[in-house]
Amino acid sequence: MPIVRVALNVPVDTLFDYQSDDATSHDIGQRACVPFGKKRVTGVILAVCTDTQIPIEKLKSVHSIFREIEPLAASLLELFQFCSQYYHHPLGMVIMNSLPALLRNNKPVRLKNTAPQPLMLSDLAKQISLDSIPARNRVARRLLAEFQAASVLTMQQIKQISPRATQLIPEWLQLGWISAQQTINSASGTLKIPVLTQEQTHAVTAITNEFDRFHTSLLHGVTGSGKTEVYLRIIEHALSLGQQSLVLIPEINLTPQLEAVFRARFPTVPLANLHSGRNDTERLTGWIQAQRGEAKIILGTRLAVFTPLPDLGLIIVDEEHDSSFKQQDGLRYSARDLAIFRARQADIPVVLGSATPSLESYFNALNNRYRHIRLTSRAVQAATLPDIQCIDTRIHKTPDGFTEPMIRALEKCLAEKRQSLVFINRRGYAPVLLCKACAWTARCQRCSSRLVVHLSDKKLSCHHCGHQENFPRACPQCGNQDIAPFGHGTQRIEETLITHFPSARILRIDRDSTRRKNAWQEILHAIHSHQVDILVGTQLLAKGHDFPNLSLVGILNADNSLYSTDFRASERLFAQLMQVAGRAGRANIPGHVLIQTEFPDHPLYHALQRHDYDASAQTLLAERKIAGFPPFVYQALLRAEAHGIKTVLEFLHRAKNLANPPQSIELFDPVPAPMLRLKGMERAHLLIQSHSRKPLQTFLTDWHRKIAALPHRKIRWALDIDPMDF
DNA sequence: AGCACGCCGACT
DNA sequence: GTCGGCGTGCTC
Repeated sequence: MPIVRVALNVPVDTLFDYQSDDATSHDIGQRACVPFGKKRVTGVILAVCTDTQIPIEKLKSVHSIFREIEPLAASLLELFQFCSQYYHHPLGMVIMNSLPALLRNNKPVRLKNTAPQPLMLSDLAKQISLDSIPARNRVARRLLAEFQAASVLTMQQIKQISPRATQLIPEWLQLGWISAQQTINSASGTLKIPVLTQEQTHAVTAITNEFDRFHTSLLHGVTGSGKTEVYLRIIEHALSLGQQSLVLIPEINLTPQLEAVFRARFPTVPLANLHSGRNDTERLTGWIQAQRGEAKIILGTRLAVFTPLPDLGLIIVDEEHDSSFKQQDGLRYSARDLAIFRARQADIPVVLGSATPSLESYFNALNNRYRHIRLTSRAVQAATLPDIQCIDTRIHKTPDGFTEPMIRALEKCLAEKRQSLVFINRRGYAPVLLCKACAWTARCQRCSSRLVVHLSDKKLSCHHCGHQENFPRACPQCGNQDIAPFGHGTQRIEETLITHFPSARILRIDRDSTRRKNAWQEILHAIHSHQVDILVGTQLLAKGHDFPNLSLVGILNADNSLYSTDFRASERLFAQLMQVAGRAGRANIPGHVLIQTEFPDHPLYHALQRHDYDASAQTLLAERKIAGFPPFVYQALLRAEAHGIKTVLEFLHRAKNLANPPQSIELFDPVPAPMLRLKGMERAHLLIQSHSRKPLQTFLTDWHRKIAALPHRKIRWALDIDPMDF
């Protein structure tokens, strides 16, 4: 009787063997429902064999093997294997957490026969008069009208016209009115396809010339240089070869925008959108369309890197510097790095796109490990890079968060009827609630953080754990009534702007104002239809959005990250400021950027003023080299947390003593995390560094096993490979 | 992760 | 004498 080896979603890095009467090697990669302890669970078959290490009497039998979808391909299983080993996470958990929820439960999937392809109206049906359809057949009339207007509709769009419209589809297909035939570039004449700049042309050919082998390109293009157009052209190339393109994007509300761009350009090409905000059925449908090779463009956030893609021809990682590509709990993987692994595995090109590449990628490009493809000029001819100036806050006072020159500039912009943007990376009303008598500040019970004042809902709120409480009537420490908000957040800045410019239309954009469903869409619509004069917002505004009428960007207190303990803080600050600055002057309006700072002579601001990413990156790289930080070393972090810091540090010391690292590996002493308490837990970590990846990996595998054998009562711990924050 | 087993304190 | 606390260990 065959034995199957199954990966289950349990936190032990073991496979479990079961007897099966009918399993064959074709079932490798298939899901199996098996008895496990008292329960029944579903896992994935990784091997079918005839022998086992387990005493035969302990073996249970497989309950059922689900064969209604194709098994996971060997190459995908290899990706999971690598991921499990590299990130030191149990294989079964890696696999099961990557699958859509509906493939994780003990039920077979019900396959709906949804046509994944958008449907195209035939030339014949374009001529049909609406009047030829009986007036009482309203659904059919509307559907035809919509088809004649758009010429291509997706099933989703059809469903939106009327749920009953879908029933007409088989009949119309039969009649030849519509077809599921796909052409690559049916951009029906109505869409204006831009002419490529010389740089864009070079970028496209550099990637498409060697499309049949692995290479990593860093597409390094200033904001507005037309990276998206390059993506479209290389995707078009993949489509012409019948291949799938995987496009990974950060976890922001950018998906609908990009999806719209792709759909407009390739209206008949089946596209699967796998971003996080989708329900289980949508996720599963997209996943299956990808697995069957039906979906040709797969757009998604980091989890989409695990999608089965039989005809993968191209991977794009957009905004590759974005930290949301690194998962911060559980399996701490970097989707960007796994994307490169997948591209190597499939022997295809991978493109990392950014205006402000991560230092790691930039370094690899400098060393010719990646191709460095630059787009240095803006694609819209008239658009020039904005003029950036600093306002010295040691000279100009900021009584309400604004300096005099900043207010003047906003005034001028308002008078010229142009949009401006005020950037302050701090949401809420004020970051601190302070007692003026004894200097008490409101602090979170569960975190080492201050509570942020949210005046709108009259609450103090912790931005780390979400805890909320009411304002105290008086200082809990000294009883003084004189407690007041201190410092500025987006809400307070909005309030100040309203008093300065009572007639201006002001819109605040932060996580609080965009939480509501559809809020983003409404906001973007308001901005584009010029219903807003001044935008106030956090980094949400910095990312990727096009604000064509924007001419002034004001940046308030960016200084806090300049001298941070986190060695990546200045890299992030520079990227962020460069991104926000890039929002200004995107169309034919010249842009200005004003930065309020106490350190106008800081090299970071100087580089920013010259739009000189390279200068900034070179400086940062030089600093990293001297300090011995990435990308000059590889790091891992042993993280641990428990209720008391003493327990955690004791545990980490014991872990350290277990290790006997080779010369090439450096183990530091355990230290408390910069943010000691988080969500009621006290945290500490231990840093491991090496100049070479291989021995580090070997050491960590062995060490991980030893730590796991340690008694770790009440301690949660994990290895974080290539950690991004400390 | 769940879930059982098991060994010690406070209750009918 | 038993109910229940959560520390330890196993699940093919």
